[in-house]
Amino acid sequence: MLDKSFNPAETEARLYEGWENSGAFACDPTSSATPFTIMIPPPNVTGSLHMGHALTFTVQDVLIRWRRMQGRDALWQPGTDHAGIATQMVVERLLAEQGNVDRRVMGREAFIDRVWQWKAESGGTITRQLRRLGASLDWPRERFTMDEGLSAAVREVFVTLYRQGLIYRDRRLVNWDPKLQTAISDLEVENQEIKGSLWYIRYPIAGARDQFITVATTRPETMLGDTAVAVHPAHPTLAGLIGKQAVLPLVGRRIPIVADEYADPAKGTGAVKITPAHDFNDFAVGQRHGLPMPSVLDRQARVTVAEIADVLTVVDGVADPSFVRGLEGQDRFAARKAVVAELERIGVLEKVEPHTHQVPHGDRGGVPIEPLLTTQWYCNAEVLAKPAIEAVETGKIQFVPKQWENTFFAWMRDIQPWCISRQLWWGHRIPAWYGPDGAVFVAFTEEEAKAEARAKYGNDEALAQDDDVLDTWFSSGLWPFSTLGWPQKTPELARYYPGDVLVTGFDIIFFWVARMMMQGIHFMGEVPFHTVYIHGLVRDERGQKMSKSKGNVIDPLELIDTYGADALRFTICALTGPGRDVKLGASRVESHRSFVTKLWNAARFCEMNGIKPEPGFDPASATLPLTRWVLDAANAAIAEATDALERYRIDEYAAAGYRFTWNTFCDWFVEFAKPMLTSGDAAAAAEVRATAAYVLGVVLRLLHPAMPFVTEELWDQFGYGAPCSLIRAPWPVAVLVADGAAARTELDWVVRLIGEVRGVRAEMNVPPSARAPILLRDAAPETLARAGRWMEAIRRLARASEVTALAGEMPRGSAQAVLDEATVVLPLAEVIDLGAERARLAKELDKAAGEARKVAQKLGNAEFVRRAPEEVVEENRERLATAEAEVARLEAALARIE
RNA sequence: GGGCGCGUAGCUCAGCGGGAGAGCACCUCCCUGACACGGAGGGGGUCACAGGUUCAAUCCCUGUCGCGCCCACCA
Repeated sequence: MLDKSFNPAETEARLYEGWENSGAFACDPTSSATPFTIMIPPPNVTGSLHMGHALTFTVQDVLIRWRRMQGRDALWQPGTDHAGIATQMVVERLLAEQGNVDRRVMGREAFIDRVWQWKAESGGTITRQLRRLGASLDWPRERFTMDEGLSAAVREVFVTLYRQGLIYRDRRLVNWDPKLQTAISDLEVENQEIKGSLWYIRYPIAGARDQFITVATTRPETMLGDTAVAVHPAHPTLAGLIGKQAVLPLVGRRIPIVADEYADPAKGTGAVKITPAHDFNDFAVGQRHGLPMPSVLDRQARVTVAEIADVLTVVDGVADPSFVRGLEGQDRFAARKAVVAELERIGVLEKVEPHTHQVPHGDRGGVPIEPLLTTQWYCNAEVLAKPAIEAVETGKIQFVPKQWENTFFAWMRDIQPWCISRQLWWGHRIPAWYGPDGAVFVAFTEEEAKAEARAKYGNDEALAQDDDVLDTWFSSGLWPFSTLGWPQKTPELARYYPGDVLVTGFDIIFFWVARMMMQGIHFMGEVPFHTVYIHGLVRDERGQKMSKSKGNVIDPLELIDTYGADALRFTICALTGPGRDVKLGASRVESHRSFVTKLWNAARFCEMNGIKPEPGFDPASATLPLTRWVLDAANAAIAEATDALERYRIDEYAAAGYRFTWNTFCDWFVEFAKPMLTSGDAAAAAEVRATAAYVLGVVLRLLHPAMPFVTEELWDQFGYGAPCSLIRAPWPVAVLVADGAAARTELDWVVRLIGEVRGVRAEMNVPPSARAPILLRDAAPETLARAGRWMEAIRRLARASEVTALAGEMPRGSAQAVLDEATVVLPLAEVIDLGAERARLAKELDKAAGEARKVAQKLGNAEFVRRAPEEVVEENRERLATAEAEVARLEAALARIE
């Protein structure tokens, strides 16, 4: 016996365990079935399930469950990402809270041990939570990006790319995060709009009393490192100064005024100060003009004067070395204040203007980035990007929705060298060793590096391994093949690479998707997946981005606790439109829980009426219009749902399942079935029961990918299969239905008749308790026959006492409605208000006449008839005929009143 | 500055060349033998605005306005 209501909390845990323990999630490398592979975007080990996860993993689980039911050998590869910076920050914060010493005091090895320890204790949170969602991941295959095997893949890739010249060291400006004290890649920089100031500073011209050139800057503190002023060669007033020298205030250095087209005459003052070591553009100018590039900020963005110490000069009223030396060790923002005050004091500050501009910030540390001149490891992304671009151009990889291809192309075609080294401890340590003379030995192991060094030096020299680790995305880019055992040639690698579809949000197209494509193609010779499905972001109900500071974060686990995982999943499915964000709140989940309940209650109805699966039942043997009709409608729903899933329209899939279950199966089929189940016709009742059981089975299978728990529970309790077998039950396919069209016509008529009668009664305020006969005027014999066949159902659903042909004149005080060739007459003399009935009919007539007029006008247009396709013209002729007939019958009905 | 997306019923959205749709909310009626997390009925929209293409435009094109996002050299 089914419980009165569905209990998600109890059911979900039990069923999930049942699936997992029975190996229902496992792929089978020995199977002859076609594989279907989805690689999970590995969540951070530090993570806990948030709404974005709920969205992406629900979509993936729907796809994987659907394909699994279709008989594909489904692999949904689980795992987590070591998430270098994020994890290191979490553990550092934890250590600080526990009163431990700083990691630098603790030492590298001890710190890394602590991170591993932390991972062992807390790293399983996200995978436990994924189980709550119902995600059918192949857990025994779970991988971690710092596993031995995946680390071997990282070394293999690094060494190979190095030997191919695609990884190299370079000294240039990088985005430096002064808070985390590491280099970061361009992608980890986020611009934020900052309300700052623009300071105009006069740089005196050397040897020319009272002459100066004014530069404008948002960062006065970096002027300590200025080594030139640039002016556009064609600048109308300033070009004459080119070739002269300016005296750098405060420092006293003589710096050249150079001609460079980078200086835009329209911006600032037209003259721009050049600080090569602290600005990307200035660096380029510096290179073009062979300028010195002194760094005046250190790795914590504090002033350091070491590199300008020897140029500090006293210039009366303009430069004072002791002031500059006094800045040593000051934070850049404190130094800014001090510099501005000093400039003002010595009288070279021309003016200050408020200035709003975009300032790059580190996405993790949250502080402004400092361009810093350092040596880092780079990957030549340009070379790797070419085949990836080509793969998308030729359609080997397709983005869904397609518009994301533009975004992808725009970035890939202008890709910059990828800085892959990070000054962190948690991550894959770079497999490079340095000899005493600074020579680099890149090798798979230290032993190999030593061997190379021995060959070079002729004796054993002490080697020091590079201190840096690799960008986390370097290893996650290998995910589609490293998780399958590469660089070993495993059967899994041969079978499950390339994957089928990658599901993710647009925010990591560059970070991850593009890198997987580049590295996958380079090392596997084949694209890592054929489809990239990009979904939106989860926002709150009002469309606001969820954030802790706004306090509008919704916890998916709380929603699961309150409404059940199925309700949450179905809500997500229903709301996931292509290229659209998902606006989600508790009320939406609550309203979708009703659907779970509805399904449960429909099943209870079946159970109470002795409906249970009949394995021998052949749908093609159905003889009744009702059973044929519902089987035919199920066919259509299966086709719709399957087609929607093939197009990645999860919302349309959900809607198709919802409509069929609620509006067809519950609203009409069950209602029509009720009288038949208790009528004397045992054969008919048996056929209805068998069909109902069959269709309920279709519904459960159709909805299973979206609502795995409630469907599995019903499947099991009804005995459609062994416990926990729905997950691998075959996806429904259309069955042969004899004369489906005839059944459709018949049921369609009954539904419309009931609808007309209900509508008239409601509008006329006929009390539901009042039962009146339904009289059919001018009805064709076939119509009357139908009415007879469906008498019981019509009586129940339209609250009628009987349905018969109208013999003779219409009873006085009847309400009327037009249905095809017939007029439906409802004799309700006692309750009806004739004035109201007249008004109601007049309104109906107005509508029909309006329609007729509109279509007639269209058909009256000779151009339309001549140029529109024949079938469109024909369709309109039919519409006109129907509308005119309805007008005639409504006019007649109106005339009969009194 | 460049690019992308979106403006359709009170809300969230679907439809994207030939009859304006769904869910929720709202109003009325109903505890009818699965379900009040239910049933029945109903109101509600110059499909942002202005031009253009077409026999026909919510749908295609151009422009305007509004909202959101991404990218870009911090003068």
